[in-house]
Amino acid sequence: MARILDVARAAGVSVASVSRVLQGQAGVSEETRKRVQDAIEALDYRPDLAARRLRARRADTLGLIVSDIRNPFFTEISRAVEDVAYRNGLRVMLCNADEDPEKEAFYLEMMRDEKVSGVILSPTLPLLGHFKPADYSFPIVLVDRCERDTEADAVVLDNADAALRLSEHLIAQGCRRIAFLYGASSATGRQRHDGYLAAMRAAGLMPEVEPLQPNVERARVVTSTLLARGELPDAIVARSGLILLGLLESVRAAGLAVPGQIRIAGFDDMPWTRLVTPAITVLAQPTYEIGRSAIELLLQRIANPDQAQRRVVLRGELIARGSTVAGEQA
Amino acid sequence: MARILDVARAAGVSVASVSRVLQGQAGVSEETRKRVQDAIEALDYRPDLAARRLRARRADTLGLIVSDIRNPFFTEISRAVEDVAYRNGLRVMLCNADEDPEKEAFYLEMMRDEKVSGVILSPTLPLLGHFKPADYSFPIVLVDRCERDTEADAVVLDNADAALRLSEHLIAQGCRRIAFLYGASSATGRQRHDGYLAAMRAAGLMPEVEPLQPNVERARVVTSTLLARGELPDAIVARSGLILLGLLESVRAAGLAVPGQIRIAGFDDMPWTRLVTPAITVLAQPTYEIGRSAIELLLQRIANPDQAQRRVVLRGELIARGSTVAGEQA
DNA sequence: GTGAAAGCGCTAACAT
DNA sequence: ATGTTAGCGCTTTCAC
Repeated sequence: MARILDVARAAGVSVASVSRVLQGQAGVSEETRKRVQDAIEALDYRPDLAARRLRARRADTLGLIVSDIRNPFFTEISRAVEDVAYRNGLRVMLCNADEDPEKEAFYLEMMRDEKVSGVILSPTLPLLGHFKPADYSFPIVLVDRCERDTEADAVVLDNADAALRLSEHLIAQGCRRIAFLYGASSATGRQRHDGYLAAMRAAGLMPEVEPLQPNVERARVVTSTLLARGELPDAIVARSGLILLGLLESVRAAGLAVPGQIRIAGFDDMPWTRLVTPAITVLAQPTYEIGRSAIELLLQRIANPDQAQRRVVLRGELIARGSTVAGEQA
Repeated sequence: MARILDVARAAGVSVASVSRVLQGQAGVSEETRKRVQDAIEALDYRPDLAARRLRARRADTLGLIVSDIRNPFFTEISRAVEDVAYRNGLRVMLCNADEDPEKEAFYLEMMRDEKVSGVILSPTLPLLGHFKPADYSFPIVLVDRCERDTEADAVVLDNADAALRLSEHLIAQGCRRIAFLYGASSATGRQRHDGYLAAMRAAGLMPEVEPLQPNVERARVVTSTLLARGELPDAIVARSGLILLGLLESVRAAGLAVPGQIRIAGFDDMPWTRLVTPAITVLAQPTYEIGRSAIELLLQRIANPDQAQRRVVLRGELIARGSTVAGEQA
């Protein structure tokens, strides 16, 4: 591989001039610039990123640590982040923590070692519990998960409000016994749980909650157990798209009619929720915008490390469909 | 940040000894090793990756360039790759080329600049057309897309066979007019197209193909046009999960009964294909295994650059469901 | 078993 | 406008 010295020699100038041309700096004659550019072309020269980083002490790279890459919610966020990063000429390292605090810690250390300019993170609950931006050598923006009192930049859905509205919708449809399936292992799950509780209490109804690990398999098992346990609830709400999937699979397996025998609703407007019969009522999240806001927040924070803490709270959209509305057919 | 020199001073040894301990090399007394390790601990020292890479001239990092991160097929592959890489202590840079040759070229250059140890790539058609591993400074393993005569390590489905079996299934169900929706912009699409043609010819039937861009929106548009064009075909086959989604959406919008008025089938056993009514017949790909094979191939190639070219061809599984079988209900 | 020192490729301060 | 050179943090001869 050609080095900067080779280019300098080929162009008959010093390495300093080459470096200046590379950085697009002023103070180089048009003549020299041309010669250097020709030499770069001729030698197919590319700057060594490792050397550049060693010198500059930063990597011009962003980190993105998602909790589950198989969840379309996070892939959509990834795409948004990547779009904006690409347009800004930034690299992004996408990592999948798989809801595992150990993997998460590993990747955060890796980010430090890589000297990334900043990180977007959807933290596991244990980490969020004691999360402090000051513990890290790089700026961090939280996405999807954040406690009210977490002192960090963050982009989140108004989870309590979203769950409240979804629950109220069910109550308005005449449901009394409404079960709520939520991942106790994430802040988001708990906040949605709180919104659900608020709606139930306001209506004078008894909450019925089922905590679980936030993946399809667990959702299936927990739902099956619930359905087998005597009297059916009027409705079941899933606090994420993945859980909703498991929920529906179990309801189907049990041969129950929706919305006749039981009503169903959940979070995340995944494409298939419109295709099943009946279509599923969901609380849609503005996923792409969550990702876009997150990277914009991060870039601002990087440009201005001392700016005040920011939180972007996005509102979800209730999409009522046949799975909760008696008369309606999808 | 503590440097290796700080550690050396704190331990009262030279940087060379610290480096030896870091590499786990022999030739260091137990005494010294202990002192160094304590100093590392005390200073919370972490080696600078940029410096290490500059010296070592390699990054111990793998690249993964997928064509569409929103396609669950690729996220599942990503997860497999990441799993294996994590267990081997390797970093992986995941990039989304978004079916765009320009982005793809950008990321391939980036991989070169990063001096990655190797790359897993699902190439766009233009790139695949003239793809030569020798053009790159790092080993490459192709996934999902590869021509018969491409001279590169690759892991692919037996696409022609898969499409053939899927088509034969439809023919066996009595379908005569079978339309095939395929992405002309990928080798995989064309190979599946070939399998479909073979089945149709063998049965003496007229092929009807609809080339399109491989995304949900285009699939929807193309299907709607097709459905509006006079006489309905007996069946429509989608060559990927994403296209299948768009196809079903359009069939629903047109208010057609499946399998009564039209039959439907596609590739990729996505969770929702089991949940819609009727359930959809699919040709399932072993996604996780595709990813795992790819990284294993890559690691072998890195360990042994001169080994013979390898190709792993995986067989898909036909899962017949209600969308193609008259009597059956999902 | 241990240490001194060269040098990976680059940028930037300083000199001309 | 251009060149010289120190040094970023690390690994690795080579000498002891």
